[in-house]
Amino acid sequence: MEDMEALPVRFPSRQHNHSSCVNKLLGDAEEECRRQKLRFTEHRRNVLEIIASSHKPLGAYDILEQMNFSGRRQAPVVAYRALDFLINLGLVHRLNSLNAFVACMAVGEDHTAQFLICRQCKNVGELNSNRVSERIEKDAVEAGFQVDQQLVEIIGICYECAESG
Amino acid sequence: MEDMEALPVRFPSRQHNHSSCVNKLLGDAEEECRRQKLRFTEHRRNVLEIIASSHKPLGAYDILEQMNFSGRRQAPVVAYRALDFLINLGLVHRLNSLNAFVACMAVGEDHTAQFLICRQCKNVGELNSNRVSERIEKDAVEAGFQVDQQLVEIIGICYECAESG
DNA sequence: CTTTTAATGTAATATCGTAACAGTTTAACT
DNA sequence: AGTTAAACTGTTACGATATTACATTAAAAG
Repeated sequence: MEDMEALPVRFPSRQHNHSSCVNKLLGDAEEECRRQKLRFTEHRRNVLEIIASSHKPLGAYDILEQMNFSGRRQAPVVAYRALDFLINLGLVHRLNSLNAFVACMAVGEDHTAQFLICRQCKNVGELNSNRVSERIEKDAVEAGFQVDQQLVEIIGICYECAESG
Repeated sequence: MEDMEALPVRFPSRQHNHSSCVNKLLGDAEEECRRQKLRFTEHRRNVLEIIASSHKPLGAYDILEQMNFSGRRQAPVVAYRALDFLINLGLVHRLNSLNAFVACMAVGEDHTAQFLICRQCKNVGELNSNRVSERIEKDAVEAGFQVDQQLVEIIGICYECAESG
């Protein structure tokens, strides 16, 4: 019997409110760092803010350009270090097909994620389908493979772009 | 009702015969190029041979090092051009999480592919599960997304590595 | 208050990939 | 065959992405 519950999906609509996204994510980050006794430093906050302010994936060097920590241009490694931290915390995802980064849209939900990448508007959504992740897990195991990590990136056209031609 | 046919999967066993892989793939390439009236040039043959001789993913510059076309070291663009050609023909796949390339193991079968990447032995297998690709397609569509392309990379431990500890 | 762990600053460099353009080969068509 | 158009090659230069190494500073733990 098929699972009929609603499929969790987040795709940013054109007129959604960015600043509430950013605030939610920063709050989640602070809380998560307190819980795990990790330091939410200026660089990390700065990078998270930058990423959360865009639903379009940003490259590391795009982020770097926007980092205004001390008025000076930072070295690449500064951005990469913050990104590593945020990715380990599950606050940011890396899109391998784009060498780019997006904020997580389902923080703290113990989610699996598949990314929906619109090749027209460049927005990225997050499909959190356990059916997909379980199907992959089952078939890999059946094939004799023990799964540690799944990377699923789906390229196509989002609903709003399809509608507007 | 669940689909019970055998799940197509190719994972290179430790003692399999590479040279027959290579010959099969070169033959497929020649045939495919004849059919589509495309040119199977020296560079393209050379790159395909190099990739097919390894089940470990190779970076573009690894391939470049092995290209001995005229005794001289080739420019990167030469490798990338051949790779683009082979990828478009479906003879080679790109692994986005590794920036690397592997030979296709299911040429001419009109297959979907999910890649099984062993993080111990670094071999890469190909899972051709229509159940996975259909599940992704269905759930994406249900989420209002029109799918053009799927990238699925599964990182873990292969059967042989799991057995040998 | 000292030890040790984590984070930062900085420079250099490694790795991956593409643009641009001139020259050559191949295929297609008189 | 000779001409044209398309595809492929050679070459240089450059752009984009990411990491190593090491000295310094800040924070937490004892």
